[in-house]
Amino acid sequence: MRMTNLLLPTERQAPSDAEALSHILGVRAGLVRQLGTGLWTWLPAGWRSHQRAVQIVREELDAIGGQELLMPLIQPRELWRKTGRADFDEVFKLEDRKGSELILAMTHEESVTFHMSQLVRSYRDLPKILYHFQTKARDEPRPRAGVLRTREFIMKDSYSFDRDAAGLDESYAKHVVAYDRIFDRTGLEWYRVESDVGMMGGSGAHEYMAPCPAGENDVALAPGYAANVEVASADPQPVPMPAALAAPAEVTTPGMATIEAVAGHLGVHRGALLKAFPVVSDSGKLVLVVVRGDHRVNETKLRNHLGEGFRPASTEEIEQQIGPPGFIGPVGAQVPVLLDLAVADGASGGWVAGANRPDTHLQGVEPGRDFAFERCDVRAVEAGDLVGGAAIRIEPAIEVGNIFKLGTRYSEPLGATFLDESGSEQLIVMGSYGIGPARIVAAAIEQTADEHGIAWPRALAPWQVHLVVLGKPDTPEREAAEGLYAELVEAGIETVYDDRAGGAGEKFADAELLGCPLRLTVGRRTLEDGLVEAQARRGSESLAPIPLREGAAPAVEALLRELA
RNA sequence: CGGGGAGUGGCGCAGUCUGGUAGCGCACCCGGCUGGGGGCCGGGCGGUCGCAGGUUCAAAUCCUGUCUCCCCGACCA
Repeated sequence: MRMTNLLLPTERQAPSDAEALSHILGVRAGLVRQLGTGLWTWLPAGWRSHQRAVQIVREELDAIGGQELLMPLIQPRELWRKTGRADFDEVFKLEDRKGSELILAMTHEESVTFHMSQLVRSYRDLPKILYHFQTKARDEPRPRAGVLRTREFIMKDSYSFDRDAAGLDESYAKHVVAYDRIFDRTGLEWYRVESDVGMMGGSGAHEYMAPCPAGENDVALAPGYAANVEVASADPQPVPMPAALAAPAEVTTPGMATIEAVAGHLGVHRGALLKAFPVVSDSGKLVLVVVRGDHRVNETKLRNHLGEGFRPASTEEIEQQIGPPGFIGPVGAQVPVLLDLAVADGASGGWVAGANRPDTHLQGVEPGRDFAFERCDVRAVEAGDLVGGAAIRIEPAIEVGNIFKLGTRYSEPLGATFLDESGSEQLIVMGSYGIGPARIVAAAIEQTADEHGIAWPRALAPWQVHLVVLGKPDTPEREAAEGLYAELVEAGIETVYDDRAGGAGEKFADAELLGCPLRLTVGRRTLEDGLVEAQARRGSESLAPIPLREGAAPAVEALLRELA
């Protein structure tokens, strides 16, 4: 591709409102442009990278027997009523000229299940894996960070259809294989992490996470362990228990309504206290959640344990049903107590907890002896907690893919059934599996960029070679560059050719901003010796120059292989 | 939805407080020089100052309303 023909609007300055690196560089390198909040156009260079991600995904899904199809973006709203998702805030609703109610699909479980409910009759029709690349429309509450979270984006979603849970396990395992290969091939740093199955009842889920600063999720990582912090579990760091406060007694703590104040007053570690967090579940039950004073409640884990949503109790509810806010605790509380796993029984020294009376705490508190409780893991893990003896670290990451065992969540309301060998009707067991190519591209930018710009992994680069010519028209440099460009194109090497009239600095800066793996420079300096300079985008050392005389394409191909 | 910020040529910004002919850098166009890291000289094009209404002799500037965009949080199959 000649740059004189290419729409590649590079910018020296970052857009003033951009924050995330992928946003800044995506715009500066001329990959994407914004049309509105969460609405982005992919310009030619960016679209090439996007398509490269798409093609990798396609090849690996085909390899596990997936079949590509295409379902509509616009769908009848009635279909979504059957699954209870028609009224979701995220769903764009619209009407046609006749007033028929339609929606823009935010995903395609409904439509694919609808079809399969008609097309699958027998166990002989199963299993199947279907997938497509299609625009998803979501009325996001807050789009952000360029193409990272948008209101309209292309997603690869695949769906598996099996006769039973064992079949689903197999389809799921196939997707694990395909996804692992996909993300290996992209060249990203990635982790497959355990993830929340949510309230929709799924029996298993993983997310594929690409660590980078702009990530919206946090992952807990340790050797051999990776989990979304929403579900991560780890052994807590030990806390020094105050032996001096082992004897049960009341302590006066006037006005000390915070963990910090009480711990400071008593001269103990915050972790020696019990933090009481009263919540009211959606069904109206008041529960006192108790974690170590230096720990925080993990809302996802708590919600999953409760089996329903919840909200923090109001001040009134706390005062009326437990005690004065700031001084509440499990001892003597007239509500169920949910005690976090990290609070060990009979810890030497005993715990400090609110006494449910003003300006008063209790020391020497021992779970079981002093209060009844239900034990569960509800705390948020923290960096330094141990998994298998190793300390975890917590990193922000982009979710680039997920895999989810749906079960019969959709086949049941949509009546997707089949007849088994005995002629009895069974529900199809489903899985759903997503990948966001745009996020793969954004993650690659985030993970590889340096102070000069993007440094694509080869698999995602819009072009493999960035050919720069230095020299005015009608010079030997131009002539040599034209010849080389023609040869590279002929050899099938994807090349962007900077044939513009600009100066060297400008061209080199743009090449580094765009980030193609290999830069070739035709200039007077080496052309006199019949050579073309080669420079890898990553690393600063110049590569051996390439002789032009005998044809350069094989040498360029060899260089590219080395860069891989 | 709550909090904060911003809308002035393609991009980045000044001007707004204190009303008086809309500016700067980059980019772009023309001519020339230069020709290996965003170079130099000269000459140009380009803006209903987000939109609507109001105040005023006069509004980018003051008032009211409204739209859009960004950031943080809530939210995120």
